[in-house]
Amino acid sequence: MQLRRLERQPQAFGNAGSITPSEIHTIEGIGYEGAILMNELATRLGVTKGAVSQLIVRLESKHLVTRSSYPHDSRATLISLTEKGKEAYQAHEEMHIQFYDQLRSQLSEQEIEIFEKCIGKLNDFLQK
Amino acid sequence: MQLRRLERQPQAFGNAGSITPSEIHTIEGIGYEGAILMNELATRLGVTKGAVSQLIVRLESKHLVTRSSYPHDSRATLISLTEKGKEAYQAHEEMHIQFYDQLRSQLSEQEIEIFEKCIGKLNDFLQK
DNA sequence: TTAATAAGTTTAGATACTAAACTATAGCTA
DNA sequence: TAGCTATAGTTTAGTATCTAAACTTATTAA
Repeated sequence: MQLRRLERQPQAFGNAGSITPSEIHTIEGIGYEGAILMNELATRLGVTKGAVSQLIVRLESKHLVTRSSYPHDSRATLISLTEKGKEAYQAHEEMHIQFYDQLRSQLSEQEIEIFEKCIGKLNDFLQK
Repeated sequence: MQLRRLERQPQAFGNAGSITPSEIHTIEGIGYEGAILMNELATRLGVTKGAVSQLIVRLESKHLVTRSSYPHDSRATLISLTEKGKEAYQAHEEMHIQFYDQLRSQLSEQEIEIFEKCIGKLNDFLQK
């Protein structure tokens, strides 16, 4: 329920203005350095290529990502982060790290280890 | 990500036909026995009263809940589950129990205990 | 008896998807 | 090499889930 709630609120990441949860997930999926094909990105995010296409249009209009052509196949499109996109990426990463640090300050090494194992099991179930 | 995906797919619960995630959450929020005011339900689900109002319209049209008047205040409406709604509730509970059993079969008592503690901490953070 | 408040409903708009039709390129095959 | 099929990505129409704000009706308090 808490996650559900969290996953709805737009947030500001860095200088990039208000970014929706799906937008930041997409930025996270593209990755800091690399360029990625639409297709791969869709697979990585677990959504259809149509969904990704729409997101990219929006992120492009916000100047967070750019498209470039893929040398070996002129049908394909490579997506990569702009400087502004990278800022958002890093601000988001920073948030993750802080979050993790906070959690770690309240739990022992061993507890974290078990927690991660349990999350892994949970994930296996959810995949089915 | 897995939760995100799971939280989108409609499912069948009992004889109640296809029920969306939000619908089953609402049913869960109403509770098996009691009757609840719109307002309380909205608070319990962590959404606006407008959202609940819309959900209740849909659930009523599917014959899963009924409205009745609140004796002490004629502005207020009590919501409760119909027989069909209760079936869906129980089928969903059953699913939770099975899920929990499966998880328990793969983890020790102690691991579960720590896991629950960590989830609690996580929840505290998310609330902020 | 107004005036302000509270319970629900309605409406318009945003977000986040999917499925399916579509465009354009690639690559095989006869 | 002409033609068929497969693939990459885009577009469109539709659905689900929500919010904010305007609204209706009933309550309460001055």
